Amino acid sequence: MTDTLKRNLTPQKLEKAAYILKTVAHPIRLGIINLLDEHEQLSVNQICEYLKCEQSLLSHHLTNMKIKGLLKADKQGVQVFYSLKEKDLIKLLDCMENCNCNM
Amino acid sequence: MTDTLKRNLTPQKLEKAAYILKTVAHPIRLGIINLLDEHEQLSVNQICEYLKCEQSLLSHHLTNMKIKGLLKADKQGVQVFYSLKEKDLIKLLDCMENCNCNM
DNA sequence: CAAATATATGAATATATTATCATATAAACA
DNA sequence: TGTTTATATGATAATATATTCATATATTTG
Repeated sequence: MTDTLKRNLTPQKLEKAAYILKTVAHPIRLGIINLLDEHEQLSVNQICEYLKCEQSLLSHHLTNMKIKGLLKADKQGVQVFYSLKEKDLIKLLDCMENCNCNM
Repeated sequence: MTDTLKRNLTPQKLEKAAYILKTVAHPIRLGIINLLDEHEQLSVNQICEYLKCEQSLLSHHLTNMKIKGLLKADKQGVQVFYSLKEKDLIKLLDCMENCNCNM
């Protein structure tokens, strides 16, 4: 036995982790994830109001997060209800909430 | 009693979390954190070799991470040894390693 | 002191991300 | 059908981040 590495992070894994972090590293997106952890599903308008975010900007974020597989969208009439597809993201939120970084 | 929220993420907390995530959401930076979790301290050159990263680029990243309080630097002669100042970041790495996001 | 080595810095560039605005689409309803 | 409401889209502009390159600085050593 030689190496006793704590984890095995290959360059590909680092890339992937960075990619995930990057798509989440924005206050609006964290806000969306947080809300959808607490609410199961919400319409665009509801999220708008909670986050006090302009409709079009929010829509861009939602669309992007959907494309990347983070969120699900369910159209009901005029409304579109979004929900969390990638539940693992909640762990990240918890991790960040408990993070006492002095930065 | 009214709300039973899972966490209390104020706009400020979301901002801060996003800020931290952003400064870490890069393969080189994740690589640095991972290495410095496993090694206590490493010189710029050593990190360079491990990560196969060009000296100047690495230096920029290290400097930036130092400024933001993530890393410590200890100059010994010509060499500068970097180490992890913000140990909480390790939790984030672990979180990411266990994250099975299908993105 | 000159040369070699390790690291940092700054400017320029390249690239990516975010925000804004105007407009499109589609459903609901009077 | 015309109007209202909810959401999406695309182009542009604004801003931030990453990379490269040339060079500076500081330390060590012959």
